[in-house]
Amino acid sequence: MNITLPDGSVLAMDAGASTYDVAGKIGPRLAGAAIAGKVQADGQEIIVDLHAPLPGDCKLTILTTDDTNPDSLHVLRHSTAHVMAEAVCELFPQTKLVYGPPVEDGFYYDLDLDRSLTPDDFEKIEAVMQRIIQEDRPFVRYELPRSEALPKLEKEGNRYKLDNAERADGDMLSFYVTGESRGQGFEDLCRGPHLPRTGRIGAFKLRQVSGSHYRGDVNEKALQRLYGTAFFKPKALKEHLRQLEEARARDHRAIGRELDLFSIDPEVGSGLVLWHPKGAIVRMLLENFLKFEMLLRGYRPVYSPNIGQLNLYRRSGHYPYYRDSQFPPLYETDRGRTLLSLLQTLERVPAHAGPQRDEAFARARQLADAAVAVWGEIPGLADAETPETMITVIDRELQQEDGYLLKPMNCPHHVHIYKSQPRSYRDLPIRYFEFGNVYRYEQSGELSGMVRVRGFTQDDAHLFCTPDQLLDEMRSTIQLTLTVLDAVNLTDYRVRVGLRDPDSSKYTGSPESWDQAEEKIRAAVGESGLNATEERGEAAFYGPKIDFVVRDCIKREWQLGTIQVDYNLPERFDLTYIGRDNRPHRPIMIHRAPFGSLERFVGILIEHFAGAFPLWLAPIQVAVVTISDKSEAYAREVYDALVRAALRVEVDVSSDKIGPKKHRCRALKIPYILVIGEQEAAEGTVNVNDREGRSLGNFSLQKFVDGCLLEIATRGKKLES
RNA sequence: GCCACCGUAGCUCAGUCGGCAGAGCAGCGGUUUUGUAAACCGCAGGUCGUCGGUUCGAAUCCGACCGGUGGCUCCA
Repeated sequence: MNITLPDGSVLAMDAGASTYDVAGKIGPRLAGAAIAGKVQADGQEIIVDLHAPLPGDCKLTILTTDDTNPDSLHVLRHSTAHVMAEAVCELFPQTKLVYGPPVEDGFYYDLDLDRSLTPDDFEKIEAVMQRIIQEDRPFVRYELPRSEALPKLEKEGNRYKLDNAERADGDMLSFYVTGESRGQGFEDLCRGPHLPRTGRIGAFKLRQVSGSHYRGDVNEKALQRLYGTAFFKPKALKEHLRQLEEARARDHRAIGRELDLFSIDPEVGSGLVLWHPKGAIVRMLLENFLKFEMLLRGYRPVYSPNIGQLNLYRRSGHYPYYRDSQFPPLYETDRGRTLLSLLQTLERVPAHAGPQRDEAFARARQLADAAVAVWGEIPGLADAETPETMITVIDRELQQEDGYLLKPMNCPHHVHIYKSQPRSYRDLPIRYFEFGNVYRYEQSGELSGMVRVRGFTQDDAHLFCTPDQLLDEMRSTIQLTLTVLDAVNLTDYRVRVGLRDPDSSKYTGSPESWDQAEEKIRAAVGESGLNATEERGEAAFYGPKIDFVVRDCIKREWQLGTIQVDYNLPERFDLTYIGRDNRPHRPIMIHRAPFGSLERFVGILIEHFAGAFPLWLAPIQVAVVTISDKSEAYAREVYDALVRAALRVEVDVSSDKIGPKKHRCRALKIPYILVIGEQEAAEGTVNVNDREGRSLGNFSLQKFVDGCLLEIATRGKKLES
């Protein structure tokens, strides 16, 4: 058979030769470093065990102990997961293994184990893992036909593995033994591939344990998910741990406190951000920047209230669709409020049968009886025998009640501004923008600093246009988003096109309008030359979207801006414009938010810059610090001059030495620190230092100010000496 | 919402077996008048998240709740 290597050369091998054989033919060093093969044949790409016979003519990439190759790491980590599983089973024999895949930067294994693992157990597990690695046991694959494998698993009494096996493809199921042969050592149902031997695991570390559920189903048994990571070379592991440390040091929650940017106070409410002056100025500057860019592009500002009629959101679909993740409605009547309490009481009734469920349901019934006694019969309530059917009844009843909802989205309000008068095709496109505050009741476990909150401000806008204008509007929206990302130096991004999942019923609107919208999105993305991937099932419920996923300077991904095409809300709200033909037509809406949310965006920027904002965004741009109070008068002169130049300045004339003063300024990430002593006063200069600790020398005051103004105006051009 | 872990001064953290609540930084008052990564002395700062229980005695043990962190699920 002919094996084509990545450089295009072709090796003739005997049938049945393995990746190892190919590597050996190329050179002994390669054979020594090889761990698996990546095979391309018949248009498919699979990774195979090092010693597995190759399928015939194919393209082969030999995977080696290369810490920069994701495929190599994938195999390594998968195997390390097996070693960890074996160690856990050895220490805790009652463990049932569930599922242990490699993930982005490590691996995990889901375990069904009654005793909860703690970080104290990690050392013990790691010690056993280390021993298994030192034993340098082979990973040996064997296969059984389903008819043999299933009874074998059944006998082992592990329902998860049995379930995995039943759902696996193919007639043959594979197992891996960590040992010489079947029956001699730990084994696990596994698709593979694996390292040739445990000794190839160079460095690993258990990182954390957390909860999970079998197949992500919260009704399934709670499992423990034990996370770890592995590398071929200890140095790579060390580097990885250093990066995690770096990420921790950049945590916006810590920096936000240190730099006094924002706080989140439980007395105010979980997930509700208090912007302190220094955080607020960053946000304001970003808002002003975007406002300017939008006004230039024909957007018009609008403002709308923070709440709206429940019926508005019933009509838009937001309320029924996202009811669970909204703050409860403010019903206007006592009846509505009581029924809401009843509904919430019912929702807290445990799903599993038992005395707790019975008791909770009995309490709910009492409340229901009281409601009926006061407000009269509720159709269907008397027949409802389970909490679930009662919820349906009350839910239906509540749909008749009027009330208000904290707005979860701005679009319905903007839609009504559009509807406030008849529109002509000549008016279009209409572009409304608003930094709108929206509220969503995120699950408590989801809240995280500024990046996942319950109240936030969207840099929202809605564009209403004709079908002819759609593509142009999308193009310019994409350009605006790129302008925004460029301005804050988030230039490493990918674009995700979220399409509907045709098998799901969660979407609103006709398949035809979806097809149209998806086609337009594809066209706009295609034209703009963006490097985009399409993902099924990632659309919003009313339309497909383009998401900008940025990578920050330590390679973490964040979803920021979004652009959504919407044929559905115009339909639901019966939006029209009068066309050239003097007949009504349906406009198309674009929802877009380049920042996404100001909270999240600023949170991410804090981490991206590690608190060291570029000059144009820095809460304090310049610090003036004196050597001694002999120079205080000149320092104040300098301060006044900088303030007159509209720079954000602080002055420190305290009696500390210059060392600690500078230290404090640097801790606050102030871009420029001006040291003022008798020499500077005599010369009329300032001694410029940056927050990295570099001294940039002495500048005339005017030259320094000009430099700053230029750097601000260009959003980043550095001061030249 | 679920699972695990955590909650001591404004911040970072110590507090052994259940036996008087601790340090550094920040703050305040003084001394020092200083030339580039933390001068010196002093003072003040606490219902140990909250509530309940066990105990002669609880920061410490137990329970509930609140909050946080990590993950699961979710993310218009």
